[in-house]
Amino acid sequence: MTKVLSPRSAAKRAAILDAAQGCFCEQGYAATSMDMVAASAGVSKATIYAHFANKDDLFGAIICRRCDDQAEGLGGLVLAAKGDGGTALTAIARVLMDLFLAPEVMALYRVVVAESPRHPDLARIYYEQGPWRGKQRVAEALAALDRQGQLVVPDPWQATDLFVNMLRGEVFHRALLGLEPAERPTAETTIAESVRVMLAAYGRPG
Amino acid sequence: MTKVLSPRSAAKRAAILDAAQGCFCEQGYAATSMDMVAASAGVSKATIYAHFANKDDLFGAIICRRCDDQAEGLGGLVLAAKGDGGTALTAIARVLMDLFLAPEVMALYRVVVAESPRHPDLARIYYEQGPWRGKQRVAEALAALDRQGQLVVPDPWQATDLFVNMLRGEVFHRALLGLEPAERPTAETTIAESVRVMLAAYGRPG
DNA sequence: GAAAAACTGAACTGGTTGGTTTAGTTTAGA
DNA sequence: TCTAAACTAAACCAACCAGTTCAGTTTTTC
Repeated sequence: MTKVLSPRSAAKRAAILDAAQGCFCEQGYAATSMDMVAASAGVSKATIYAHFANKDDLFGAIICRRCDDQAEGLGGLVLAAKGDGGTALTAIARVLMDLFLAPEVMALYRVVVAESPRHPDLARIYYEQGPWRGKQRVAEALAALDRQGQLVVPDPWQATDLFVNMLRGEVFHRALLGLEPAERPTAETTIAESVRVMLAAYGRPG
Repeated sequence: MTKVLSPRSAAKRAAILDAAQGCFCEQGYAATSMDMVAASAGVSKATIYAHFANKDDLFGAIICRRCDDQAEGLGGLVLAAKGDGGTALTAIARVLMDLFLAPEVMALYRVVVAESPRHPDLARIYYEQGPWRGKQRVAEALAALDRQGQLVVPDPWQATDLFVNMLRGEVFHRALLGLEPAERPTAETTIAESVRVMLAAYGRPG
């Protein structure tokens, strides 16, 4: 699949991707010029066009790379799901919350959302390889907790949807829009109350 | 406050705002040119600059207008909160879900999210006058249901945060990225399960 | 150490950008 | 009907855009 590149070529390519991701996230897709990317990467513009067909292609490469990275980091989710229901849910919630609030993840998310009308194929790849895959891991964890008798989750996919999005509340939303965090709720209170609600709805009766 | 405008002037101004909102939502902020807005509004470019100082100012005016509109439409929220807990929550959920999935609301949301790093003041206005005010209405409704003994909600603000965001799950997310809706969950199953979870966590004991 | 591949910097297209200005036309209000 | 405000179309500006080309340099590979 992946073409074999000479060391120099690979390094340049990575530098271009890093620089482009930074520019796109800071300035937005349309407002980023290829000259800016070239300058930021310390590379000539001709080199960029030797590696990528055009601006769109470069954008796509950034998203694909991010998805590959993310796939690895998500392994911790299933591992976190140990112990009784409350302990497991809290551990999962912490991993997810850290992911959601990571500045680089959020910055790329902003760009993908913004460009999704013009780049529907990239939006699809991003969603399927990123959020959707992450949610599947969570659903697997909930299903496992159900099998272990820690929780009662007849529809893990639906429960996952609610759980994950409870965590993307006020705290996430303010960060997404760049507002300073509110006093309440905090990430911690959101995690605690989300877990409490989940236990009330999906906990073992009694 | 609002300057008195001659009929023609007011009509032109509205046409410009309509056209600009359409262009910004379709093309994105940076990719929209003032010439496009002028052509789309059927107005000369000079007229745009007679009404708005520059592109940023025009963007700000669009957001302010949207916030004013939204403030009225949100009145239905408190009205919906009647009957027993489940009935009231379901009614609120439906109003919110319709709002979240409205294409024009989502399109503007995409642009505001995308531009928030470059327009932090507009992002703040949008959030405070839009989502935040909406959530306050929901919180008032939950507090009222608590007072009526229909629910037990010691912290209505926190409960609102979870409830509102449970509704912005898979269905909302896919629509935001322009993907076709999944078979499951649907808007209806999301509403039903969100209400069920809310009742489990905040319902009257017994 | 020579051939091949990768990179550079700069110039160059053809087009667009936000914003201004001009000279002339349409409309509103008294 | 007459004046003042609002509008138009078009030209204009300096800057910037994606993408290409090219002669010359550096690095890799065998």
